[in-house]
Amino acid sequence: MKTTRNTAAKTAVLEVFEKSKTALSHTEIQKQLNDICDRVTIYRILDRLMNDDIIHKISNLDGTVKYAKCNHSHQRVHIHNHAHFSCENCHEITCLENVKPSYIMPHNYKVKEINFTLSGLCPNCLNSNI
Amino acid sequence: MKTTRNTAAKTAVLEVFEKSKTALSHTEIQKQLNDICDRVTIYRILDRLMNDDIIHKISNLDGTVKYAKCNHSHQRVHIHNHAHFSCENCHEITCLENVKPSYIMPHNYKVKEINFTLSGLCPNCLNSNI
DNA sequence: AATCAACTGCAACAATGTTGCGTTAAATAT
DNA sequence: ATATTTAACGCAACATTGTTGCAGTTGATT
Ligand SMILES: [Mn+2]
Ligand SMILES: [Mn+2]
Ligand SMILES: [Zn+2]
Ligand SMILES: [Zn+2]
Repeated sequence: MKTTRNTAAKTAVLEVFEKSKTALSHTEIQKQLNDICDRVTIYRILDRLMNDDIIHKISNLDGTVKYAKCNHSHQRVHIHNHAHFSCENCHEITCLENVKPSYIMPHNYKVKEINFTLSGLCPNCLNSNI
Repeated sequence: MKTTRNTAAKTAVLEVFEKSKTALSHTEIQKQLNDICDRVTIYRILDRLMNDDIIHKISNLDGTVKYAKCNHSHQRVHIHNHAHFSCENCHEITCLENVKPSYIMPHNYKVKEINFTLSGLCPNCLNSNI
C-alpha cells in the first residue's frame, strides 16, 4: 500500500479547512494559500484527502464543486449520508450534519452513495431579508 | 415578456429527449444531433427549455451535468422534488420519479430546491454482476 | 548520510461553458 | 403574399475547471 506523506502544502490546505466554517472550492483554497504551491498540487492534495476520508466533495446544482472536512473520520464505517445547504444569495455551502434523508428505493438498485443538497436562503441571508 | 420560438434545432433537441429513457449530457445530445447545429446553440436551447420547465438539470457527484424531460410540466406548481440515480458502471442517469426524500431541516433556512442523487449500480449492471 | 518513492512544479492539454456580434429566420402584422 | 420585428443562430474568441506526463524535489525510513 502507498503511504501518504505530510508535506508543507498538505498541512497548509488542512489549516485552511480547519479555519473555515463552510465548504470551499478549489479556487477559494488557492486564494487563501497565497500561491504557496501550484494549483495542480492543490487538486492532488484534495484527491488524497478524499481518499483518506479527511474531506468530502459536495457537488452543487449550479455545477460548482466544493470540499469540506469530515466530522466523523473516527467512525469505523465512514459514510457520508448527511445533507448540504447551498445559499443562492451568498453561495456559501454548509454541511447539515444532522439532516439525513429517509427514502424508499425501488428494488434492483444497489445504492452506495448519496448526494443530498438543498438550496435556498441560509439563516444569514434570510435575516437580512433580500 | 420575451416570446419563445419553435426552431428546427429546438424541435430536434426535443425529439432526442423524447427518444431517450435516461438523462442526457450536452455532449450526448450534440452527438445524436449529428451537427445539425452549433454546440453553443444547444446550450442556449437547454437554457430555454429549463426556463420553460420542459427539462430539468441533474448535477452528479463526479461533476457531470445531465438533463431530462420533466414528466410533470402540466402541474400548476412545478417542483422537482424527485431523486435521480447515477450508475457508477454504465454512467446512465435516470429519474426516480417516485423516490422523494423526507427530511427535517433546522429553523432559519428557506429551502427552495432540492437535489437528491443516489449512486451505485443500476438494475442492468447489478444483474450482469460486475 | 543514503535510499526510495511520494510529492511537486511546469507545461501542455481536454472538456465544459460563456459572451459578443453580425446574420438568419420564425412569428406577426400589413 | 410581403414586410417588419426580434428571437434565435453560427462563429470566433475566451474563461474556468480539471487532467496528464515528466523531470526534479523532499519526506520518511534504514
Ligand atoms: Mn463527511
Ligand atoms: Mn422534473
Ligand atoms: Zn447566504
Ligand atoms: Zn448501470
